[in-house]
Amino acid sequence: MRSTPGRPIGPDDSTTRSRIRDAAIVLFGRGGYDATSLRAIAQAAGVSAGLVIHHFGSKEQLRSACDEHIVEAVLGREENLAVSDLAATMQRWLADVDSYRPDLDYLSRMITDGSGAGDRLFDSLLDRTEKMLDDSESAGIMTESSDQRMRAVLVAIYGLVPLIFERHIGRALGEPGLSEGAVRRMTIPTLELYTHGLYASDATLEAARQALRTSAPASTSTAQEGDDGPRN
Amino acid sequence: MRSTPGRPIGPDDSTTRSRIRDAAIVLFGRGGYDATSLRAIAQAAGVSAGLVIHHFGSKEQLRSACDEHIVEAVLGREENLAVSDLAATMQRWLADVDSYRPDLDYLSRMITDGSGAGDRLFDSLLDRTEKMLDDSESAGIMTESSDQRMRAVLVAIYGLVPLIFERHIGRALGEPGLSEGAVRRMTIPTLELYTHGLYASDATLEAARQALRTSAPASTSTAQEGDDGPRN
DNA sequence: GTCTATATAATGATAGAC
DNA sequence: GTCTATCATTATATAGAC
Repeated sequence: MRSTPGRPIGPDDSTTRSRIRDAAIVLFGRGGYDATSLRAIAQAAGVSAGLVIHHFGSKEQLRSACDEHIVEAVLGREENLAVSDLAATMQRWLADVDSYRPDLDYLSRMITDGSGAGDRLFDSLLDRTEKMLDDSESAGIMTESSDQRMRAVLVAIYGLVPLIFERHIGRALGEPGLSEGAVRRMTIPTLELYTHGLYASDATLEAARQALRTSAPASTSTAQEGDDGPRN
Repeated sequence: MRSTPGRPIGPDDSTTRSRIRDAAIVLFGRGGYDATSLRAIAQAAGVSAGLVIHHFGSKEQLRSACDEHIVEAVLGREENLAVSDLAATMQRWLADVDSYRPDLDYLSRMITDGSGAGDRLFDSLLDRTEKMLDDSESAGIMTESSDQRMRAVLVAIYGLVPLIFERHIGRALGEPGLSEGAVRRMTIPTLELYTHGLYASDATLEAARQALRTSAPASTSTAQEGDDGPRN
């Protein structure tokens, strides 16, 4: 399956170029960008270091190609935007951690790493989360929040927790990394929290509301006395 | 304030050694371990590159010293273990993001970066979270969960969210990084979620329970059909 | 397209003067 | 304790043969 000259290399893979890129995704995902050398990538792809540069121009451009490829895999291409479902893709990946490990690892790094590609991805996730919450509220499935935007941010992030904290979740459950069983085991406790919360009464919430009202009377931006959040 | 020879260098700082270590914490926190050179650290500390090695032996040992120092700052030393409060420390740091930025950045990387020090820290946080939840349940302040361990894992992680997702939270609120105001703004929505949850009824939770019961009848570890978690 | 050989720069670490 | 000078290694990237 050779690529025709002039025709842009598409998602029909198994070209040498895509083999290099896939090897890079594996190694970048495992060790991070800085800790991974071009030579290691070349070796993993079964080619010379020079060829990597020949195909991508530089290590940084290779990274961009990896970013793009992963973003495309998660968000889908522009054409099928309506069909694609970010959250569904991530659930599918998490449901089969073993086969998608390279993508999950790379994705995890992309989100935490401060790159533009990670930002785009998070913004897209947040956008969809916000819409989903709006719809659910309109339909009466979910309650309203005093700060819908902030709630959307929290829910979007909580959805990323299995991805970002894979290591610690697995460790806490006595497994290496995150297994399918561990992902499943998260379902009920997460839904319990989303359904009944944690607190038996409104006391804590009301106390916090009171504290914030008195410490920051009018303005919403500035503040001084900090008694934040629930004690974990 | 010179250090007496033979006496181990304690928390009484401003020695050259501690100046180097603090510079390393700033730079490692900003750019990560791999992307930060010994020379850059030396320059930031106002010393030569050779002196850094003279004091710490190697870059990796310098990192260990930074890890230890941060762990001590967050957990406290062994002696005052009873007094220290991890969560309280983090709240204090987050309440004054600007002055604690280096520590917060370093801490954030430590948690996500798979190091042993990060593991120790997370385990300690999880341990305290679990105890706190137990106490709260006993006192009737919090409800019980069907999986107390998993719930502790979730609550511990959710408490780390402001730290790890600082960048995205700030961006979502239209600020660069995380401001004091943003941290405060998270309080009420978080408590709302912890008090009333998200869902207006038990329908979603019950449906998930049903689905899990039928797909994995007896065993709790193995499973095949994956319909995980709430759609985000 | 793919390789080998090489240029060039930067890194972590050492040696020894002061 | 602190510096300068230097080594050995590795990195990315280039050049040119096939």
